[in-house]
Amino acid sequence: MSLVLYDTLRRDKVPFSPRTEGVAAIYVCGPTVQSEAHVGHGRLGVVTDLLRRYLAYRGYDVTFVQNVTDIDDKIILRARREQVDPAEIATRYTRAWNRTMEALGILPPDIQPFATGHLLEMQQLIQELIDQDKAYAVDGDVFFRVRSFPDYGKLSRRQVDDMQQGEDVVDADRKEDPLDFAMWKTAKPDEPSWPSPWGDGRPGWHIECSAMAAKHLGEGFDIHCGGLDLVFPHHENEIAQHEAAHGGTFVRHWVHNGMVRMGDDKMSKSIGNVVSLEEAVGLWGVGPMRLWYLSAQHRTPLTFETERLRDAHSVHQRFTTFVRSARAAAGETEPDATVAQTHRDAFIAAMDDDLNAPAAVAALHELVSDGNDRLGRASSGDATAQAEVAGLAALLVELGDEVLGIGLDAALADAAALEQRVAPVVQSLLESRAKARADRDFATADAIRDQLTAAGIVVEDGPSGARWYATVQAPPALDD
RNA sequence: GGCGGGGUAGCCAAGUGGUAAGGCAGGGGACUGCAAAUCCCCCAUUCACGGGUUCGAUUCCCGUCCCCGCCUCCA
Repeated sequence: MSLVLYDTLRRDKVPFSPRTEGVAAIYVCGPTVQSEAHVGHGRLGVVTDLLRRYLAYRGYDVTFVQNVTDIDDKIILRARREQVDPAEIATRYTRAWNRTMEALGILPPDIQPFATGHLLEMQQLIQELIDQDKAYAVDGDVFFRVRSFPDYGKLSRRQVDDMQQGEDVVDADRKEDPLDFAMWKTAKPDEPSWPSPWGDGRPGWHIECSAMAAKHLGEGFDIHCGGLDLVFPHHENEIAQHEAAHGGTFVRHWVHNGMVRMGDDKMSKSIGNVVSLEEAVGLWGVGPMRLWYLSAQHRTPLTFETERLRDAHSVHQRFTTFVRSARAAAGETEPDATVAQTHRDAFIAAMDDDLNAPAAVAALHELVSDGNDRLGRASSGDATAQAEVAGLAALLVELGDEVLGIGLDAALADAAALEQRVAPVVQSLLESRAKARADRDFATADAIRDQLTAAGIVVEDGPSGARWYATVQAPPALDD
């Protein structure tokens, strides 16, 4: 059994076959740092993080590169509006991006290259294309000659001849062909620019990824990720630039994530229906947010709505509740992984199939059901059940945290810290409550319990007295 | 118009040529003083619609309808 990935270029699931056995080199198209990340960006983050974590879990030596586009029209525009330097905008939102991704539990890239740090590499690539007559300079602009690259359109399955739009072609007067796209743009007044053989200017968008990916990962690296909306023209152009210049294969596998929707529309800055990712994570918590992202296969659309986040919150609650109960019931018993093995197999089978996260989460649900079933016996001291329950809980945390990144252990640790702080108060309240219950004064007992519940403390009465704990996530805001 | 993805129970969502995972919500029961947590049971004879291939299709093919994405910046 091994990993199969859907490859956009081949339009099919194909076995993951890295350039070098056991090594995975991944490049992800990162943000244009012009504003804060929204929930749609988070999906890219979680999907690529999942891919990366899973490959690492399966023993691959992973190198993960995600670029930052720090020079672009929109950055310049924003800078102008705020009357600051474009670099300041770029720095501000790069920091914001990194902070938000960290909050979402996304592992930082091994390398985070910046476009403005790779001007030479880009210019070199452009020059090679000019030398090969596959690009041409006009008044300080340099365009890629699309019809010089016979494979153009292979990623997005477009026929060059079907593509003439005619209408809103930028720089139509200077292009040989409306399809040609800019790799270098001549400097305009009051815009950042860099010297080049074709005059001062700045790079086009597509060239940076071709140049930076090849620089940091080399020829024919393993996986290139990005949003489905980048397939054309961005990724198509990346391929054209690289392969026209060097021949060979730019990338072995193309993995694209589907869009996040708000109602029936794509969540997008240009539509203006974006939800701040940082706020969403703050409101729902990492675990529930990620479980929501993982509730649909990564290529299908996913709708952002309260109901779905609430579902994810319930799932997270169920997982942490099981781990807590299992640990309490098992005590120091050595875990037995035998029972857990079948669930691990199911999880891996699901993930091996193009990262089928919904099926993988389903496997964890079955693990939890299996564990809950043994909880009673474990609590009564059945050593076999205790060992099995401990094994199941350990596996749940291993897969949930290491691979899915849903922060089970961290959530429990947060709760434990809170519990420690409030323990004296809670204990004394529970003693009063126990007295009240002994006197069958249930009104008082229930009032105390309600008070604790309101404070986020769950009280559960059992045969051996009351057990209590802090809820692991802030309760989600209910807007109904 | 071109290219691509999709239409599965109240909702979300897997999946397979042989008669539908999982979750959420809901109903019933056990446990509880009542709860909570947990357990047991129930909850799509049916997979947009119409044809076709097949012993048999939700799964393959053709057509129709609807939704979404890309074709301009976009994760």
